[in-house]
Amino acid sequence: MINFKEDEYLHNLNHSCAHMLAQAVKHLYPDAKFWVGPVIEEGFYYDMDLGDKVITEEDIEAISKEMKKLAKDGKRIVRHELTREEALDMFKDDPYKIDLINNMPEDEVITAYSQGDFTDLCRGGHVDTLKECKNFKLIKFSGAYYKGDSNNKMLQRIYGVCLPTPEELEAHLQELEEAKERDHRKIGKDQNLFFTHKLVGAGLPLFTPNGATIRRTLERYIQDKELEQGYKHVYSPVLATTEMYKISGHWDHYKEDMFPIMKLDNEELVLRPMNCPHHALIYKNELHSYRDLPLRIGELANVFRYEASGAVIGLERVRQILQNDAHLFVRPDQIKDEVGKVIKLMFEVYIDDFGFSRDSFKFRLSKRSKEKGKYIDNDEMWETAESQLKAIMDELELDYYEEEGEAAFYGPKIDIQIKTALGHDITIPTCQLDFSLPERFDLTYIDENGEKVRPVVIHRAILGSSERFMSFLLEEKKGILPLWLAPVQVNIVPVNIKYHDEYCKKIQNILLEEDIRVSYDDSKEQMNKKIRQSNIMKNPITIIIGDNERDNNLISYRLLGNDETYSLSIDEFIKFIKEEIKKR
RNA sequence: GCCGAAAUAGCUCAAUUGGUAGAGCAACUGACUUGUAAUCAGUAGGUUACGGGUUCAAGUCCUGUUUUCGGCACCA
Repeated sequence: MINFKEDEYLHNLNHSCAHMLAQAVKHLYPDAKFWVGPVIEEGFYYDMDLGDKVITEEDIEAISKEMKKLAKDGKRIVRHELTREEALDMFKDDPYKIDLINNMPEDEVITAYSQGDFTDLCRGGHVDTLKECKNFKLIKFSGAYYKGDSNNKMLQRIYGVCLPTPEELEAHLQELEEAKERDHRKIGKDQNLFFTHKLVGAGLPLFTPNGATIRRTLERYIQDKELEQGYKHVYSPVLATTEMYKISGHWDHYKEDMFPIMKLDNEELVLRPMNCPHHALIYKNELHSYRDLPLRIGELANVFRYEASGAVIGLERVRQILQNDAHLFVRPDQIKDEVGKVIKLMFEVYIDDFGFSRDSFKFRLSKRSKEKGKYIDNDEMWETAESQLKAIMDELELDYYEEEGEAAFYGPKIDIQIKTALGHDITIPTCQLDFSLPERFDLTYIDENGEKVRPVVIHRAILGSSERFMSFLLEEKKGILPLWLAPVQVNIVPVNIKYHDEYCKKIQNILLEEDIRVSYDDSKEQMNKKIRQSNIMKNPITIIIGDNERDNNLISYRLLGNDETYSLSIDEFIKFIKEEIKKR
């Protein structure tokens, strides 16, 4: 997928196209006021205030038409340098631009760009004439809060893309269409993996046997992986008292996003939104020596978050989440080593075992912002923690970017960001440093000198959550799962059910006994149709059984996406498939 | 939560300006028995998301709710 921000020409082209959009809007709605129109990875957008007017599909067509006219006319784009006074005067009717100007640093050279009858305050980066902007498409439109703050007025936002040639535009739009084909919600429906039901509620997907098989395989896999790494798994309740979350600090920060309180006789319970306090109490249940650490407490744990109705989407954002969670209780001198191990495990899982490409995800150092009250107030802690994570990532030579305002309230994080089919940037694995939880729950261990000392907690998730990981997996694999994850690994198709039914059943039973996930298509359809169906359902292996196989005790099979047919004895086939499953 | 859009058979979609809800696939029944991506015929399937209203008449217009979709905001 093209990143419009990375290429200088594409950037300028899209930026100019954004101006052209604003110009067209100004022609059609003379009272329009403009906020900003930046280039983004997906193209460009422009935020504007049209008073009470709300953009419709028809408006988009009209604006598009006007833009075509402007592009055909092809005015030159001219740069002007302005003094602050000139700028304030030029945009005196546009409060949003005045706001921008007033917020510019004293020494900034203020510039504006004109094309025909339209001038926009702008830092620059443009093509020469509007003629170059003719291959554009307005993609979507919606409301967007002024300055990204939900307390502010909602402006109208229009998104678009612009490419140098009609062919490139066509190809890009085609690519966007294809992305919809690998949307995990579509794959989930096509392959019957999960669904939601109104009677259950929003954000609460149900997993059908096929989807559940994938999920179970993932969950077993990650637990086994963690056991190899010395994790200890626990079970803890999905309920806890509000008291516990008041102690942990989550109550202050997140009570609005928790399901409401259940009042009992003398307790107030809530569904847990995270597992940290439960695990802290498990740690606290016994005394620890410095020799016991690190202690890695893991759990496949359901947590419940009252996600905003507009945020809920497929398996990507749900209200009951099965986290692949663990809390590592470590000595301060073990932080580096343990975080390193988490990163290593993450690579092992994502690259080696799942075969995702290295550029399907990005490392992000998530730091706090200056926003007051959002983060625990302890500058020294933050500085130590952020610099430690940074040092670790540098030492591991990870390619990462830093972002303010993405930390947890209790500490900074290393987040692994992926892009969904629809272009959402979401976190899957995460590794977080926490000096606060041990403090709040008064966690200690006994050091070499017999003194009580505070451990540090590392929160980490490798798969993130089963739901979100599955959405990533399905999209990244385009619905074609590797053998070890496929819900049906082998599907048996008889040439003629009348003559081959018995042998097919025999094969089915043999494979079942070998713990291979096998299905047998004994419907009354024709062979060709069954093969087609098997391919549509993305079964990795389709076995075809006819006279030849039955009479010679053979298995003939086809691999998904490959027309060739191979024949093996039953034993050879079992050996082959078991090896393939083991390979991951 | 906010701005917008949508909801018709299990799935994908039709249904002129308001005038008897249809098709393909899937399901079921029967026939056919085929060697590598859709055999033929038939049957059944709907309180048009749910509630209220306008109208002689509502899938279609108005309204409330729910869910879904596209963004925004949020994301421990």
